[in-house]
Amino acid sequence: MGIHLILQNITNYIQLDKTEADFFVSLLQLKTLKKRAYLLRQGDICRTENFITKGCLRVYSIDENGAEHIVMFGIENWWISDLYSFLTQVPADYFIEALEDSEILQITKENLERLYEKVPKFERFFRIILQNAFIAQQNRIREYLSSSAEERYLYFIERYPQIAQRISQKQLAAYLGITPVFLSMLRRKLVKK
Amino acid sequence: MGIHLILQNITNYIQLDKTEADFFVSLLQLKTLKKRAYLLRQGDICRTENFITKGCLRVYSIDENGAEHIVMFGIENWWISDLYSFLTQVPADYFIEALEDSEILQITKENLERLYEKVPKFERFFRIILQNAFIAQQNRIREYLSSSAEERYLYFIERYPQIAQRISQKQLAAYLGITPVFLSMLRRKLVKK
DNA sequence: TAATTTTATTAAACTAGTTTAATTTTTAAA
DNA sequence: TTTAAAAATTAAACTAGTTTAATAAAATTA
Repeated sequence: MGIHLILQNITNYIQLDKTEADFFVSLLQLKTLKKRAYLLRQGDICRTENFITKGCLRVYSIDENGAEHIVMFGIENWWISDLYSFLTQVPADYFIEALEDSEILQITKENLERLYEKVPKFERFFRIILQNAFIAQQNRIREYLSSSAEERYLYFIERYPQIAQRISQKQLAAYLGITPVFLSMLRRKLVKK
Repeated sequence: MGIHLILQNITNYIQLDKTEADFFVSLLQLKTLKKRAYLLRQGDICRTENFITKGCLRVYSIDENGAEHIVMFGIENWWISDLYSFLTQVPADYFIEALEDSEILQITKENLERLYEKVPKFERFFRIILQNAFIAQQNRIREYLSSSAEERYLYFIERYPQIAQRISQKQLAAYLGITPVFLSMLRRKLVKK
């Protein structure tokens, strides 16, 4: 099930023959996470790149005042990690926590290097993953510079309806950069219209 | 002068022998820009990666209301481009404009591919450039989620004093995501203290 | 050097978003 | 199945940041 999903995800970008696909699959490890379990903690080194086959997770940091700020959510068919920590093997800035019981397929940095050597076109695949992460961030910065909280909320539920339905308003507020109280007010105002 | 600067920038990350350095330099083109000239416009395809040897530039977009939002500044010794447009050769989302008379060294996408073939370690160098751009963006998102305009202003002038001195307050406000009026008020308040 | 345009300052009225606190609803645990 | 804990709602007082407009200062251009 999960294997099928990850292969389909990859073949959106690169073509694999049976041998290549089998070799790739042999490098993967399945991990299950209970709700509230951590895949990564701030200060740990992010040793794997992770593909979600089931569940929902969040990537967040905690600031000096103890407030949580969510930089991304991930659901089925998404890749999730602290990309910078993974690429450079420095301690992570972020926590990654399961918001539901989840299942992920993991590939370690070492196995990824072996994969690049044997099947170089995977370099292309992971470069595309990095580029997509980059552009998603760039769009988010632009959104912050140009949109109100209401506009950002409406954009999020339009763009990611399947995530919006699964997460609590508290989590969504921490993603949007507003208080849960204000999000509740926004929603009431929008419903009234 | 400029050649020396770019080689020094690169050898911070990878070692080059004379032949490799010479080949790299042979692929570069010098471009001079008068103040207010554009290196790139929204909708153009970003065909070069650009290293600044003199001057100061800004990368910005214009939203539906006509407001300008600056995503980065660049000065001597920095690389500047619309990285996503360059990598994928799709139309750019951003304008890149000289804020002072400037000089840049350019390498086209085609020449970069030739360089990767002849001197593969440059792949490493440009991957690091992409990673650094990625983390800078990530930090900026976190800053937005967790800091007030005053904190962001103080952080900017501490982190980039050499840029803060060269740009107008109007430009800095468009970077911080506040109005020039409010930036002026902040500064007065801070001076009084 | 004067004239024009752009940038910065100040003030006052306004709006978006926060804080605190009390109450209700939902979820999780025993 | 009840109890406890966490999340969501509401209201009121507050604060950070915007808007508009007038004036001053600085930078460009003729």
